[in-house]
Amino acid sequence: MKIMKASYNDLVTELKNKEIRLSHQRLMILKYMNDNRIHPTVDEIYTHLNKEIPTLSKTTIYNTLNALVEAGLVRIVTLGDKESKYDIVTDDHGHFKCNSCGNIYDFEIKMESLGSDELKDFKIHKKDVYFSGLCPHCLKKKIEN
Amino acid sequence: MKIMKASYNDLVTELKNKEIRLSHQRLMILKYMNDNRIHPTVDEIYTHLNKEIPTLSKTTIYNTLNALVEAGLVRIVTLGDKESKYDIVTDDHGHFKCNSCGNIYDFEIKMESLGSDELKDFKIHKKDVYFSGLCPHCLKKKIEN
DNA sequence: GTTCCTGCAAAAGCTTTGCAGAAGA
DNA sequence: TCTTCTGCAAAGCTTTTGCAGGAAC
Repeated sequence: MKIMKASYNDLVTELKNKEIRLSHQRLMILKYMNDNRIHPTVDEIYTHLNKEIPTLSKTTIYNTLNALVEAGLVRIVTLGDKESKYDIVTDDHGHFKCNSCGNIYDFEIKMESLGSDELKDFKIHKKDVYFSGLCPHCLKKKIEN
Repeated sequence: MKIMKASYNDLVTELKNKEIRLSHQRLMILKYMNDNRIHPTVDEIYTHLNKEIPTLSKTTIYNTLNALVEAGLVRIVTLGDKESKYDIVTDDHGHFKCNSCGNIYDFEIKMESLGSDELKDFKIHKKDVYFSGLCPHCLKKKIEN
C-alpha cells in the first residue's frame, strides 16, 4: 500500500494547530512514527529513541501517544495483543496481522462500501478492519517444511 | 441481527468433540455465553455466575475461555478496552461499539466481499470488522440536550 | 486409578498516577 | 512568569502461573 509521509514541517504545524507543545520528545516520537510505518508498540518506540535520548522515559511516550490520539493524529490499533500498537492516521486502510511472524501489513479498503442497513440509525465515527492469517513469506516457509 | 442459540445438548456435543472435559464450571460458562449474547468480560461472567457457584474463581473462567478460544468455539473481541470481551462463534458479523454507553451491537456483514488485490498471496484465517460511534439511543439523548 | 481441572495466592506485564524539577510559550 | 511537560517511583489492573486438593473419565 502506498504510504504518504508528511514532512517535518507538516507535523509541527499539526501540533501547533492542536495546541500541543513542541517538546523535543514529542517531535522525536512523531517523527519516528512518521518515518517508520510499522505500527510500533510503546516498547519499540522506547528502544529506538532511547539511543538518541537516553533520558527518555516510557511515561513520556505514553503521555505523548495519549495526547496524539486525543488530538486525532494517531490511532490505537488493537490486534489482540497485550501491548497496544500505534498508527499515524492516514487514509482508510485495513490491517492484516500475520499469526506466524507477527508483522502487520496495511491494505487498501473502501470503507464507504462497508455498512449495513441495520446501522442506518447509528452515528459511525470509526471503521476498523482487521484480518489475520499468514503472510506470503510465512506461508512459503510452511509449505517448504 | 438474528441470533441462533444452540441447545444445551449441542454445547455438550461440541465440547466432547473437542475433547474438553465437561466440568460443571465449563458448562455453566458456556451456557451463560450462549444464553446472553452480550460479549461479556471475565468480570461480567464472574459476577453473574458467582451467585450460582459461590466458589467459582476467575482463574477458572480465564482457563475455560482460553480453552474455548483454542477450540474455536469462542472468539475474543478486542474493541480497544483494557478488558477482553468474549463472543460465541457464530456466523460472520461485525461489531459496533457505542462510545457513550459502551454497548456492543452485532450487525450482518458479507465478509466474502471484503478483500483486496494486495492480499492475494496472503492466507486469511479471520476477518474482523469493528465500528464505533453512537448508538441510536445515545444519539437521541445527545440531540435532546 | 489416571489424568485433567479448580481455585487460591502470588507473580507478571502493561498502563496510569502523583509529584518535584525542568522546559516551552 | 506562568503553564505545561518530563521522568522517576509507586500504584492499579488485567491476565497468567505454580501447585495442592478435587473432580472427570
